Amino acid sequence: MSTIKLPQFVIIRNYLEQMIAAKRMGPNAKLPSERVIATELNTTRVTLREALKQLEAEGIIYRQDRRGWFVTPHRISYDPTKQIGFMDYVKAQGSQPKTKVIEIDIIKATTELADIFNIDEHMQVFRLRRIRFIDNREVLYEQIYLRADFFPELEKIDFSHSLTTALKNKYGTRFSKQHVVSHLITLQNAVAKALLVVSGAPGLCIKRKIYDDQERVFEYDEEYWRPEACQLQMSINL
Amino acid sequence: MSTIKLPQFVIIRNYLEQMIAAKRMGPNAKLPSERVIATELNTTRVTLREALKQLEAEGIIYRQDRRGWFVTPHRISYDPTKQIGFMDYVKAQGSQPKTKVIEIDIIKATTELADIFNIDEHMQVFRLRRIRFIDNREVLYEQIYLRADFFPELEKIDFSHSLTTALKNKYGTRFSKQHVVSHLITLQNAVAKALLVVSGAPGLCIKRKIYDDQERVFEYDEEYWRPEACQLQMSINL
DNA sequence: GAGTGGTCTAGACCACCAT
DNA sequence: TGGTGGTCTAGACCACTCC
Repeated sequence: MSTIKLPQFVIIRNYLEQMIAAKRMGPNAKLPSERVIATELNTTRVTLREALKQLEAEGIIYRQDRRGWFVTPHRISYDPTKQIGFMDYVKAQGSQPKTKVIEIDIIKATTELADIFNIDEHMQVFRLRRIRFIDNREVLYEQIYLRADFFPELEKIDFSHSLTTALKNKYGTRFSKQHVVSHLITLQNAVAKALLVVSGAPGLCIKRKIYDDQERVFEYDEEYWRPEACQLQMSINL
Repeated sequence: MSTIKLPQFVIIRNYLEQMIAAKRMGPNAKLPSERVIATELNTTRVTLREALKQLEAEGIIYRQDRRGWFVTPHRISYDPTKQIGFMDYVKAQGSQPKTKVIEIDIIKATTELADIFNIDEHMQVFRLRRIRFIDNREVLYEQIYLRADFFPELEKIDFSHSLTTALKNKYGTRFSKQHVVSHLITLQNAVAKALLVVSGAPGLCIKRKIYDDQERVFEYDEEYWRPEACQLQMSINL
């Protein structure tokens, strides 16, 4: 009984949403090709894509670059206040986590890193890049920096498992505090490629500085999430 | 020296970014009309809008529905772990906060609200809706629910100021814990209209449950942010 | 009332994915 | 190699803002 005239792409959006429900398309099910849907709904691809992008922004469907559109599975809750690693909290929420190490190397601190770690620019920093999967879907690209002078022979660790546990057990590192920043960005280049999204797609960036008991930053992380894959959640004592 | 062929809208995006910098367009400066830019850059409006949406997704520019495109001011940092109100943290970051009360009423608890407050469905809940401004720009729409039975004569409070302070002083409420969830959504209908965005534009949703010292939820907030206006930030003791 | 942004059409070409 | 998604053109109409 609404008297407001809806734009066509909104009507199509609503139709697609119902279609997904009606056909009982499960998590990660692939939608028909754009041309097929557009013909079926008697519209053009441009308009259809407007509707698809709408559903994407809402996190109802997601895209894989040049592969098509898929139904989004439930979001994983991520609690930055907890000392629990990716592998554990994904499992705890009934999904299968997986980690793929992309690159391990030691670099000279950039100006930015030197500033973060409060070290000189020529000093060495350990860098780890990996992709994290949930139920075999790439959802998170992370870049971890560690002060190389704090962790000798770090490269011998198995980085496809929990880094936190490894640091505590092998080096006796004491985690005292972390500083977290989170905001919206766009996923670009290597990150976009790793997550199978179009370069420029929206993403969630979470940056963390972790301090030891002497107030020194020993670890700095940059996490890039597919935005529909997670939500932040935390409990705070006031 | 890049051999990768960039899509035209990315080239235009880059050009616009430089233009904004070169013309020294300050915060909230308005870009020329789409037709003017499109003609100038010898492209079509569709392609130009692709570039504009890209810059929008990156938070470099923002949009006001049917008014045009503007340069985004710096982001406000928002720390959900701190008991500091909007008015204070905005001021502390060198900007001018403002609050506009949209609606104050008492409603019967919906199923969802009854569940959150752990009360019966017929019970009354106080509802407050307001828009928050930063430097005279509407950036946040919030919906606050309070248990009506906890706060008699609540309607006499001045809601354009800090609610937290009012609750503590007038009712002696003890804040013990809060539970925060944050994820990406799209802004719709009344919320979109209030924030001057197109219905369906991306937004950040932050939901908070606040507990008293008897583990009862007495306040529940839903905050809808223009995504380019803020970033989450917090320090956590491990 | 002029000009704006929001929406839409009916095509097209290309690079890439799946087969 | 055929079909797909990503990009792009050159128009158009409408509702709304701004003057």
